[in-house]
Amino acid sequence: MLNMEMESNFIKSIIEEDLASGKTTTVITRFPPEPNAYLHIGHARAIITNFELAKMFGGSTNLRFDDTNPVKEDAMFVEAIKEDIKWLGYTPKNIFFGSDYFEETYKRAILLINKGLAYVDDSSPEDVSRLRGTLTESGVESPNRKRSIADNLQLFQAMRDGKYADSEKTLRAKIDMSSPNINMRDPVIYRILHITHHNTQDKWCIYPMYDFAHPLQDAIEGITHSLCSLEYVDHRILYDWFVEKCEMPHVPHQYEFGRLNIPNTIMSKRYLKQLVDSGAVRGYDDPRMPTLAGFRRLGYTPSAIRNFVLGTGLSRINSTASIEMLENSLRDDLRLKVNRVNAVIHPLKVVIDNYPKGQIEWFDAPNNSENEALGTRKIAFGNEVYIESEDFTETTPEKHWKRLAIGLEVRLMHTYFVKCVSVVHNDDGSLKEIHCTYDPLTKSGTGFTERKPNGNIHFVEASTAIITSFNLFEPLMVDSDNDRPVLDRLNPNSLNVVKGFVEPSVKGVKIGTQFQFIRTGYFTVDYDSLPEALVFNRTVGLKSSFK
RNA sequence: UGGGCUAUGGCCAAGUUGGUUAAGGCAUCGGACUCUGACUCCGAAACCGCUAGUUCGAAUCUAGCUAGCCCAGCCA
Repeated sequence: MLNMEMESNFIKSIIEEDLASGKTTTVITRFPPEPNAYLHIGHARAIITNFELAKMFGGSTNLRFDDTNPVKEDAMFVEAIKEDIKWLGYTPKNIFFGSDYFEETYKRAILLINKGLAYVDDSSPEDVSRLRGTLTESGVESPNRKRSIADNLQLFQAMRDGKYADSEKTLRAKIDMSSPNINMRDPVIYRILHITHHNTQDKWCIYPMYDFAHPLQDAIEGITHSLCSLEYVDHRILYDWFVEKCEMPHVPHQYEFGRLNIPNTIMSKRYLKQLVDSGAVRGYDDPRMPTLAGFRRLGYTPSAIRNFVLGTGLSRINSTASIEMLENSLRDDLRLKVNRVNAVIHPLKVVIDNYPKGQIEWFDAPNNSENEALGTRKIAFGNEVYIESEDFTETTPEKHWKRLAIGLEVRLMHTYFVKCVSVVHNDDGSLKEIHCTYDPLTKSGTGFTERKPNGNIHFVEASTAIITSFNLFEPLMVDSDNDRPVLDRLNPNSLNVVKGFVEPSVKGVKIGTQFQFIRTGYFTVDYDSLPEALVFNRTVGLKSSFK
């Protein structure tokens, strides 16, 4: 599963045809995030698709920060994005910025003016909007549309020279105000923004719009297949128009695919920011966040995410893949890789009456019963142990109950059979502890087969156990009703911190280390964990057919 | 009569020069196995949006229809 490959999909087919027909000889893709937010699981599809496709055909992929709007962008996001991509396991051939091409873009705009295909417009934003028309009515041409080339040249230079205030003028492409495709109704291609850019500082006060800049950037970099999401389908004709009219020597082509969503998961930058700013979560890397940083902290691995994305395929449909698919991908990835140890999340004390008080017996246990290479470790057994409280029931169990109850006998994994003989309650009636007897003949490894236990449960010996915190998560949001404010949809139980025990073998684990806690799930050591105060995040539970 | 995109089991998704029983994964339900009710292994489900055509034969071709999504930022 580690080397899952990209399945057949329409873009792969297009590339194969392009290569076969000689339309292109190489495959160069790019991932072009705007540095204004953290990357989330939805971006993973774009990243993985671009890199995998190029790699598959011996090509390369650039990381290009699409930073043409300085009001929203910040250098701190540049670093976070680089880190996420690196974490996913991809290395861009080049790292570029849209702002690297401002000079070139400017020259192409002048070329457009010289060809009579762009003009400086004095219309206010309101006028531009009003004259654009509606979905069913065509637009009206701006009075400035017939300005002379000389005037346009002079005015555009003045715009660049800072002679005008924001919004006083724009440069527009002269295309077709009556086009049914609103993107073609003389789109603004340059606007004035007197604001410091994270890269170019105050060198520029005019900035190209996405529709103009993007195709040029792709052409400059020699991108062969420019992949984007479905909402840009209507922009493709504009994309092609700019590449042609700007006389770009290389002609890139745009292809669109659907976004990948997960039910009940917020992917909007704005909402993600709200969650962080409101303090609903601890930050962009909160384990409950759908950001790559959040998934990383939760304990997701790059290959789990990669296999999930590849497993969902690719199509021209905005799809919503179930969270189970992602979870399965993680379990699948970790199954043979990590140690399986004992941890008790909700402890119930068990006293073994016929075992010598204070005596500790050590047993060898495999670190991973399906992967011998991971070796063995010692686990302790003694007079007092903890078991999961849900592994014991006071009420008469049904026939399929495979755990402990009064009168029933189970195996404490890797040690002895233990039989419950009595229970002790607290004053308030709650369960305090249970008493059992063990049978020395049933010692693990002796080949005892006289009788079968009523199940095998995990446990931790009390005197050697390490007390630890477990972060148990539930979905951050309670529903997907996008009409309700995000903060009203928060799940009050999204984080549940409980204290329990882990076996002594995990002593000294480093942050990020992953385990399967037998019968409870996959856990990862949280960033907040300290040697003397371990904190584990439950990355994902184990599947269970127990009803 | 604005334009564009899409429609395959609960969720993804192969399959489109028309041709035996429409891949696969996730989920679900049975069963086997098990010193994790895990894993593994068996077994189970499709009016291919609808309707009507073309054809010996259609998820694949034609026509009409329906539903969903996107577009009127000097955002990307």
